[in-house]
Amino acid sequence: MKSDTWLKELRKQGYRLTEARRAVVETVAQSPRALSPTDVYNLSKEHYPALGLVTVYRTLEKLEELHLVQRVHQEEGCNAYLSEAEGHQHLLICTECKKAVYFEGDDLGDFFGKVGEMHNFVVNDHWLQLFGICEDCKRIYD
Amino acid sequence: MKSDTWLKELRKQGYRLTEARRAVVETVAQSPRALSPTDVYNLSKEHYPALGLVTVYRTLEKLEELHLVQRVHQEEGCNAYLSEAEGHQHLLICTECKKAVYFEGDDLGDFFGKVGEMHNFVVNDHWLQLFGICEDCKRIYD
DNA sequence: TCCTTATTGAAAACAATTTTCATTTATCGG
DNA sequence: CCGATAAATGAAAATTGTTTTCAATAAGGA
Ligand SMILES: [Mn+2]
Ligand SMILES: [Mn+2]
Ligand SMILES: [Zn+2]
Ligand SMILES: [Zn+2]
Repeated sequence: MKSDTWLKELRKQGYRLTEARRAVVETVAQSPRALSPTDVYNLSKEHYPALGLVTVYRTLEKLEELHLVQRVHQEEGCNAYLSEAEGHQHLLICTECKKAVYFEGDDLGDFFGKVGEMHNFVVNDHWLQLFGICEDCKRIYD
Repeated sequence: MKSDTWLKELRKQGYRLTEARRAVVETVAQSPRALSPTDVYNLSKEHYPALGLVTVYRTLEKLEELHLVQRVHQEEGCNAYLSEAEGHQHLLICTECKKAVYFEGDDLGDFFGKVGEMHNFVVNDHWLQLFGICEDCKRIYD
């Protein structure tokens, strides 16, 4: 289970395992879409009603530092967190249900380097996201 | 001058031309980098000290509606506005001085379509930004 | 020049996030 | 198993960024 790996990693970093953290980790680790702090709060409260929103912020911050989650930027907002993929990947997001899927695409590196050269830049990072409609939503909204 | 074009466009939409608007438009139109509302406020005040921050927000909102500026997302924040390019373009941003340059790259559309297919998504938009170091900053920081 | 009404800036309201702090509790050493 | 200790918690306050409200101002058509 992904949440167990995350908890183990938190422990390895010297952090303590609390009920609050377990609840937050559980929620984020198994979510198919990026969640805002408030989303995480509301969902996690079902497992641990005493949870405070502050703790959600603090836990997300740590998970991000450990590269277990990443922030996702969308039109609707830029403070949603998603389980991070292994290695360098890019996102494909359904604009209806917000489901997020990772894909690789590193054939692009060369092209990006050339674009940089043309403008006398040294390119050392890139940011790529695709938006569309997923299979399930296609079925529903057609 | 780009700011004159923008003012003309505002006028065409029935908006009035005020000193406050002129100052904001001037600032944003000639900036080589994306500016936050506060940036715009501080820079514009030099030309029009009576300016209020509210007016900056309101003017940026209108410029965005008219597609004269676009919001730019970066690690440091997602509320910076930049003069928009003609047609569909992508951004190359210097992480040192924040200078932004547009480039075309629509050879990518096919690839993005294929990625979508592989995941049973219909892809209808994408978001691509490159980050690097521009010529000037390279010179300074090396 | 006058009239109408869009636009303005100050102040208040609101929302999201961070800080502060007294209390609780996870972990460690015995 | 205890405690002891320091990390972690949640409530409340503070801070920050943005929007709304509103009375005063001024742009632009007549
Ligand atoms: Mn890549
Ligand atoms: Mn494109
Ligand atoms: Zn963003
Ligand atoms: Zn969907």
